Amino acid sequence: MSNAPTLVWFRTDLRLADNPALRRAAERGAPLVCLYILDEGGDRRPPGGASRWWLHQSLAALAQDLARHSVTLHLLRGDPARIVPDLARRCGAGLVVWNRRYGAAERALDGALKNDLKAGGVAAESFNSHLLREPWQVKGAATGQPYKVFTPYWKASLALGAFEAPLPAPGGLTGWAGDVGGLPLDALGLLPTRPDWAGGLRATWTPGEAGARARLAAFLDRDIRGYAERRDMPAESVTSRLSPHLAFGEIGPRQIVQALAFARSAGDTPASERDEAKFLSELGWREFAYHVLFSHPALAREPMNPRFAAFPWHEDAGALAAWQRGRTGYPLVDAGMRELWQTGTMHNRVRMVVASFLIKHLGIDWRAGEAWFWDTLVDADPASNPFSWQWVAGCGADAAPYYRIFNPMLQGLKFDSAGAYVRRFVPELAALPDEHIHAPWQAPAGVLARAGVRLGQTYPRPIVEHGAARDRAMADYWASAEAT
DNA sequence: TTTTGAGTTGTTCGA
DNA sequence: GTCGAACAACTCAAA
Repeated sequence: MSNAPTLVWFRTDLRLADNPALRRAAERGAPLVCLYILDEGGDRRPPGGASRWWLHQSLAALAQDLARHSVTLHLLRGDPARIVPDLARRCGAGLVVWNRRYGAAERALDGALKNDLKAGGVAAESFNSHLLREPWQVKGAATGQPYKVFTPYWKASLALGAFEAPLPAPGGLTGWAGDVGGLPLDALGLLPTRPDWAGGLRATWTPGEAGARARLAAFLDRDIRGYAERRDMPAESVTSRLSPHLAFGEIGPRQIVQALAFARSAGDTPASERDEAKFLSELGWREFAYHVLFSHPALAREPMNPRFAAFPWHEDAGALAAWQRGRTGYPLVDAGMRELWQTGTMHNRVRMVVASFLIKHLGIDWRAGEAWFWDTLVDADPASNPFSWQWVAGCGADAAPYYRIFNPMLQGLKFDSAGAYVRRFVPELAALPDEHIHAPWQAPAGVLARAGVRLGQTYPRPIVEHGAARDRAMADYWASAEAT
């Protein structure tokens, strides 16, 4: 067997366990050249600010984990289409391995690269680390076409049988001794400097494979209790908070499914069967987003429904800025946007509310919101993010037959009835009584005064009136229908 | 091809 | 205040 080194190219799979590419490299036996490339070339979407912060931490963790095996993680920056073949040649690689990505530009690059390498006499192999099923594995029984509705998709995926078991972390790794000319982590410039806005992120998250494992354990041991009932309540901490770990591949969905099954068979999880099925179906939504991305490569740019191609969006920089900063005057919306800014995440229910507000109440193009989330979310995901924005906008894979407009006050009443979430992130309203916490402009003057709230000064008045905004959204919707 | 049943997440109105 | 039906009523997937 050849002792020519194996080049392991890490991308969104920053872990040792359940990593098929790394496993393949380990089994081959030759020394490893492990690398990560900060891709700043071509038409691939660069990571947003919050993702860059996370990436820095995650690379540091991966480098440390590899170092325990005496393997170096080499860091490079530039265009992988040039760097990978170049490096393969310089170190005389006998094999290049990676785990698949599913965005159009990434697929194009990986495909071209594979051809390049093979043309140069270097074998290249790719694997699935990221998904329970490859996007093309699930097809309509009658049509053979990709699905556009979640429920039949998920039923079909489950009907294909048990998901594959995760792979254990490989042992017996050896690093290649030659010089690659990598950069120190700090040289990638991933951390914010002036100002350092990452304090809230540091306080909220533990990036890295070990952090992901700990989060999963805490979720299954404790937080998952009552998941089916309480996952919609933003003040509760029942959600898994695994999404950034999944986005960077610090943990894989197969590991999560297996851990869930183990916890069930050992009887040491507080989850009911309903809780488990509900959580599993959330993983299913992630899968579905990738399934849809694969069949709609322009998901982040073009509405799936052509009816929306010429939608009369409103340009309103002031309203967009108010939304981004959490200054719309609608407490639940503002709480969500501030949670996002402070912590790099936002509760799922609130994501729907703030997205609906931007699109429907302010009439602003969903792509502006998608871009803001891409920049500020630590779990910004090339499939889930555009998929979900299209879902809320009504131009994506949603089976609802009507144009859905969330009422931010009603959503607050239903899912944050005691106002605990609003009070946490909009402290200037904290002293308001529950019955006014979601609509301070409707509170009597005396109540506002006693709570120390001066509308227009300590907290904004609503930037749009709900009823009028709703009417305008409906009018725009019907106008777009006539235009097509 | 045509038909039929069904679809994560809502809101509003009127009894 | 609560409940059920109507609402801007469509599109997908399977038979």
